[in-house]
Amino acid sequence: MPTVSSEELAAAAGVNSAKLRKDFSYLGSYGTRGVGYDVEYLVYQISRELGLTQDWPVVIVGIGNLGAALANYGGFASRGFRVAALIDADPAMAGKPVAGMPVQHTDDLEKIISENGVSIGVIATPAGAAQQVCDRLVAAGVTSILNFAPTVLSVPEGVDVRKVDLSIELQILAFHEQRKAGEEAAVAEAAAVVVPPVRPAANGRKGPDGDMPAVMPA
Amino acid sequence: MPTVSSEELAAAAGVNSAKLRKDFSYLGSYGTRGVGYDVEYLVYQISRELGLTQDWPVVIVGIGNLGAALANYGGFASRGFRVAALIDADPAMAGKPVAGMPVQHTDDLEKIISENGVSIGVIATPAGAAQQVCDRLVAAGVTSILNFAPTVLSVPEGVDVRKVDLSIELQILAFHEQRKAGEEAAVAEAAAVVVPPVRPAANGRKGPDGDMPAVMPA
DNA sequence: CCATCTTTGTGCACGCGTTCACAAAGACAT
DNA sequence: ATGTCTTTGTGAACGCGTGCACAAAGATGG
Repeated sequence: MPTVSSEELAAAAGVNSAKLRKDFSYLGSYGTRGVGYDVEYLVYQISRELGLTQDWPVVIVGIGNLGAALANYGGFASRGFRVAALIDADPAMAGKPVAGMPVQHTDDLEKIISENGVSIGVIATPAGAAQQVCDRLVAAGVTSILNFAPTVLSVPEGVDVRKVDLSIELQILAFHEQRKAGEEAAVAEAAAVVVPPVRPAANGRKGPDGDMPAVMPA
Repeated sequence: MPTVSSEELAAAAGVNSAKLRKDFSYLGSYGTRGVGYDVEYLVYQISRELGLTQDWPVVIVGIGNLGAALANYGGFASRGFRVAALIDADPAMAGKPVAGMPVQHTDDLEKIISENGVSIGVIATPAGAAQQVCDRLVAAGVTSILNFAPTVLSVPEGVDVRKVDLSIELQILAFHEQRKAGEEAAVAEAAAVVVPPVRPAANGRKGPDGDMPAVMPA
């Protein structure tokens, strides 16, 4: 029986082995002392806990460049997601195949949702249409929404929304890029600009966005 | 002079006002007691600290659906980013306009980077090409990379990489979706499956991914 | 069957971020 | 000027996650 110890896994993942064991303990206790974890069973347990063993039908609304990119994205199928339908408001798009699947018109949104038992919707429309699409998805029974449109969606209680802002990641990179340049320049320029002293920075977070400010202007 | 108090901002952002003041204090101290913060100056200070006042030329490599979507994305310009060039390995793409800008061939990658002083690169290629593109970007002087390809890139010390996995957000939604369904079903099914008891969950994090496990299978 | 060795599961302590609470500071009215 | 009122800036306490360290558990060999 192939097994792994928490020590091996921790080393591979770059985390503390005690934390890893503690996390696993939340899933129940099924490691064997003196041996480790049964790999196959472990994978199954985690997969089940994460919902990877289920089939999640999703709809993608707004088949522009981004919507098409998402439809073609291979990573979904391997994680238990199935693109049930592609929906767009443009009548010219209707019937046109994208990622081997015909685009359907927004008029049929409610029907598509209910017939496929869809509970997760992806919004890749322009900002202006997002809230309206969101409202219709929710009304039709969708309870989780992944929003790529640059708008904050308002939804009723019980509906989860996650917003993906493609520029935020760039923002974070630029922030660090600036600091790289800043440290060299600070000496050379003899502090031409009044820069606040280096922050405490002795926080515990190890991630690359360790000390990004939490608030930024619109 | 238009001003805002930390209390107003905190309420609007949904955070604690003391934390907000403490964060601002790291940028230096420029609020006025009894009045609040000068809005215009505050915006400028934060913008400068985040690098929004600078112009960041970026290149996008891999002009498929996703690359095109990024090139057309409006949010970049308003955050100080300027798409300096679109690069693709397909000779058939060369010269073809995307987002009002001609696609250039990978052969000229190094020249484009150096001539435009690019320090941030976006990789939107298939997984197979990502590492190779990454190596060339780094060799040409890029020190920050935003990776949309489903691969872990290895880079030398001093280069920042951020990976965006479009399916991870879906994963998180599905995880919560499962728990929603689980809580109803748990009663009905009389615990047909051995499910661990509800976690402590009394952690400080308020975000929707409050208690996602940190480790997941490939 | 006992001794030893490995690895899990977890109580406990440490450290860091968050929040509270208040003194200091400035505005504004009298 | 002086007092009052508002809001900042920050020291101190709290709470939570993380990591240490070890007892318990099971495997393995003699």
